[in-house]
Amino acid sequence: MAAVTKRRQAAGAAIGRKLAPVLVSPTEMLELGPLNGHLGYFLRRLQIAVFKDFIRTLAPMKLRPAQYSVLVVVEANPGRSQAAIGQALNIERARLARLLHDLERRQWIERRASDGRSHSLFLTSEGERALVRIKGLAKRHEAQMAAFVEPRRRVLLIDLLKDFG
Amino acid sequence: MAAVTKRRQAAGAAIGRKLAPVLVSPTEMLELGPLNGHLGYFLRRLQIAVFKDFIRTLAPMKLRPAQYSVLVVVEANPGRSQAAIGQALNIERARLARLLHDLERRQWIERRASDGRSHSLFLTSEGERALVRIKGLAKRHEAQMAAFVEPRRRVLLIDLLKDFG
DNA sequence: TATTGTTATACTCTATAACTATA
DNA sequence: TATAGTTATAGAGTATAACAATA
Repeated sequence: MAAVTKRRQAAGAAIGRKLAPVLVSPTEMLELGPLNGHLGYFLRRLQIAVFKDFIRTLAPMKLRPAQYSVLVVVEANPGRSQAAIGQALNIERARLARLLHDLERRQWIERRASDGRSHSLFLTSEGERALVRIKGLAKRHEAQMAAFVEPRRRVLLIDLLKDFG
Repeated sequence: MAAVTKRRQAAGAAIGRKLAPVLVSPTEMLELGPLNGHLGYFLRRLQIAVFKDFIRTLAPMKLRPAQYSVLVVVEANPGRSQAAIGQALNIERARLARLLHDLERRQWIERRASDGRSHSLFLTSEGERALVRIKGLAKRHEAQMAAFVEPRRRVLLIDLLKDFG
């Protein structure tokens, strides 16, 4: 991403200052047309880039964003049901069931019968240990993102995004 | 989404002003823990909400965001190759091939052999006609998003997002 | 040899429906 | 009847690899 930004700045500068074309992208930039007015287009591109960095940084623990979100929300809300976790994270119960199966297989999460039909979710002690390392990597990822956006802008951006729900 | 925002504001107001709990969500809000510090988490939620609105609004034309982006970029850059379009939109050539197959089947896009190995892409006249209606719907979608975010904030947001590349 | 487009495979995520067992 | 969890299926999107035709 940084490379792209640099390239654009270089290309922009080249127009005014007649820099050598070395810094300009070799493949001509296409017109995006109406896409330039679409919030969703830029949102999507940035989201993909941020998730890619997350996945790359968390690769040592082989953890995807959705799995990470479930782990930290279970830690912050021990004993809640799958339905509650799913609702908080907008994860379909069908998908959450499979996702939890995987986390249970890795012995990071424990399901205790609470209701006969509902399960209470807890981290195992092994899960707690893993999560320490996981949160360290996640923090590194977030630092990479912060270094990338200017800090104040990042806070502003998170603030704007939170408003949407 | 609007409902969520309202609920939050109501919940926030209730703390200070002791409003009736009627406006507070019936299901207790879970802690998000470290998720609150993650740009990617909020980006993802907003992106999903925006795409959902896009898909719903464009449903009369049965057009997904990726298909829309290809149509408008082909219109803005007639005669370019699949490789060029794919690169501009970050769409894998394998995926773009299937996506174009579908648009060709609907007679909206035409591939003319240019090089022997590469194709030049153009809208058909039927594609042009369809795109008029499609852009109308897309504009409606964008207006819905704009009504939803406060206009200045939306411009600021798009501006921030563009910086990422 | 490298590039363009194509087909095929696998995995993630989303969206349903159908099913069980409980409340 | 409604809810909680499960399984299965289908589609979009992403990531590869392998391949043919061409430069």
